[in-house]
Amino acid sequence: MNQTLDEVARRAGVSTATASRALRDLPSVRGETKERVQRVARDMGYVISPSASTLASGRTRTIGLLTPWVNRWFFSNVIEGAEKGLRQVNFDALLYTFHEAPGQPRNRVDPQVLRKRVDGLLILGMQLDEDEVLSLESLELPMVFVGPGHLRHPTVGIDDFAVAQMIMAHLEECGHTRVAHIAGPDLEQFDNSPSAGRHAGWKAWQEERGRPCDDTWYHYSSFDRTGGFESAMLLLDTHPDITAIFAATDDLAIGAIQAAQARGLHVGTDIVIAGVDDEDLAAYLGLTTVHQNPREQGQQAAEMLLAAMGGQPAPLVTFGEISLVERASSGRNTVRLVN
Amino acid sequence: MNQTLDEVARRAGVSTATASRALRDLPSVRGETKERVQRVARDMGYVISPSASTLASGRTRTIGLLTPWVNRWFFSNVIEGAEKGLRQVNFDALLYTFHEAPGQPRNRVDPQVLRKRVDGLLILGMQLDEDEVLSLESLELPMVFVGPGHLRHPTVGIDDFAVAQMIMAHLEECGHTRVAHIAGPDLEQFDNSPSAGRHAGWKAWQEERGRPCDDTWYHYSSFDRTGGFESAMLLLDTHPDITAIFAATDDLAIGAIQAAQARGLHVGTDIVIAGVDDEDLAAYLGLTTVHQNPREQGQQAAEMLLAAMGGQPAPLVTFGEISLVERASSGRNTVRLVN
DNA sequence: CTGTTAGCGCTTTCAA
DNA sequence: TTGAAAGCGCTAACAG
Repeated sequence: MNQTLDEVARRAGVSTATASRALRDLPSVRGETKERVQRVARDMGYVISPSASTLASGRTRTIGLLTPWVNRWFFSNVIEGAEKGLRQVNFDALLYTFHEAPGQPRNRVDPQVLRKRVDGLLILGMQLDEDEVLSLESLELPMVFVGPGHLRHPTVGIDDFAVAQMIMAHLEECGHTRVAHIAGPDLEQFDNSPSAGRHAGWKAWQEERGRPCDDTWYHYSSFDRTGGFESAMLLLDTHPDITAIFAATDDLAIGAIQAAQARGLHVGTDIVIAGVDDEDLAAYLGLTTVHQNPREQGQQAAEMLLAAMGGQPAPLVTFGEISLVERASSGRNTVRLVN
Repeated sequence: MNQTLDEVARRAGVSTATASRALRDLPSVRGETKERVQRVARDMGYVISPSASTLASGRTRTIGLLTPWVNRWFFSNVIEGAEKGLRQVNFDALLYTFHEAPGQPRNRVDPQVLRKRVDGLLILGMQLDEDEVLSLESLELPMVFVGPGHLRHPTVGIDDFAVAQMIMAHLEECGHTRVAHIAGPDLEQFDNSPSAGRHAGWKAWQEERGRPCDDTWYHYSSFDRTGGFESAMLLLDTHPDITAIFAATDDLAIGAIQAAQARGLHVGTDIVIAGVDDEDLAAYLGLTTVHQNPREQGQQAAEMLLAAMGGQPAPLVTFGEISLVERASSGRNTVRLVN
């Protein structure tokens, strides 16, 4: 009933060291011995003590998952993907959230609580300031970013400029030239943010064609439906001749749809609206959008982090796949529920 | 630069044992000594080694968070609440997910991977069979359930029978007697499921008043919008004289709304639909529902688990608050977006 | 390929 | 109220 390595070793008739090696499947153990030890351990129902192993080896087989929220489509899916990727190789994920309420500033990231606890960091969708990044770097742990990235560290995300251009090309095809943009509020704070990339894609498209894209043609307030609503209202006030709106996310687009409806505009005919994400709601509402797969991005990020912890270099930037989904909000598919 | 307790002790001029006691704020240390040690530790930026502490004490200060999904409204909010409650007392949450895709059977819960890793278990929304519960109990760890509970263990949830009665009373008030029900697919597998409680509440209400509630008056397939859509279609086929539908969750209700619209029925006038949850979407779609707060339930459950790990007895059943939210789908509020 | 041995950094008796 | 010392269960040289 003494579930220790020593006991496994004793029963298998080997030393503790050999038992340890056998269970870790090190190549330096004779096949037969290895199997015997593993069988004995299995029969005993032996499980390793992670704390003892960590203490002796210095490796925790645990990563820290830093995220602003878990209750949002993008993040919860990234988390699921990452957890799956880690679990496959028996790594644990320690969850650290940094936001309590939308609209509130988040807690600062404190590297101390991470110290001696994890072998690596997966940082989701957080706009860290330079001090925070430096403090995290002081931990000397591999880290991988998802979403807003960092120049010095591997980042998984999507090509936000391409996303914007994909949407704009679609709108062009639909005959729209007076296209306003709703951005995320982090647009001007961080130039590595998705908001910045999407705004840049929109602006470049319009500029190259001599179309309206001055500062009155885009707007942002908060990063949710309310923000989308407000921005759309304002843009429609300023430019009643807008024929299309490209919103940086589906949530913002949904707010914009509400605004259009409040104005008595029929979405898909009177005005065209497109978002980015293809979250569950998008199909339901008939929202034209750019599809991305945060679950895969999470798994990908986990694999990159695993590789980095294994000493292998990871590419600095990895793009997830994106694809255009044409729906009723751009007038393309009449099977829809948008009013 | 040697960030150990020994070093703290040396600098504070005390023994390792005293330093350990001081940092854990044990009462057996003289106030002055305690402060000195704590100050030294702070100045050094000392952080304890969790693995060493765990190895020596047998306590991990970590709990296992078992959940089918993280990407669903209810679960992600429970997780956020729980994580917050745990973080406040410096406990870590280890995430274990058990579903990859909706509709697929989940992985079985394996107690071995939890062994020696956690001090307690928070089990979210999982329908465990008796074997699984027994195997978890073999870990001899306190556990708290959220959602579908267990007779032998503390459970946080809502009073599902009351939820149903609350909705039914509202529908009654609106003049509905021919009320069909859409249940969750776990209705008949487990009698402790929310689906079972809500179904029972519906059935009791109808039965007591001599109203239709035989087996053709409720239906279920899958636990998502598609399931709600299918069930509603079927119910409307069987009983074209239905005037209201009570769906066990908002997601099911949303599917039912689609079905009604597909039939050319105007929701709120031709037919009334109500759900349960009050997830984000409900307000957006104007869905009448029963509000619950999974975030608070998660935090509550974390506190109960903490108490249980501290040896304090926890109540076997704790109900979260619920309240009726009347919206357009039951004809009560014309500010709405439902078609 | 295998065994011996010395820790990893704490907590916890036990004694003072 | 404090200290000395014995582990907790494993890994990692090092030796053989």
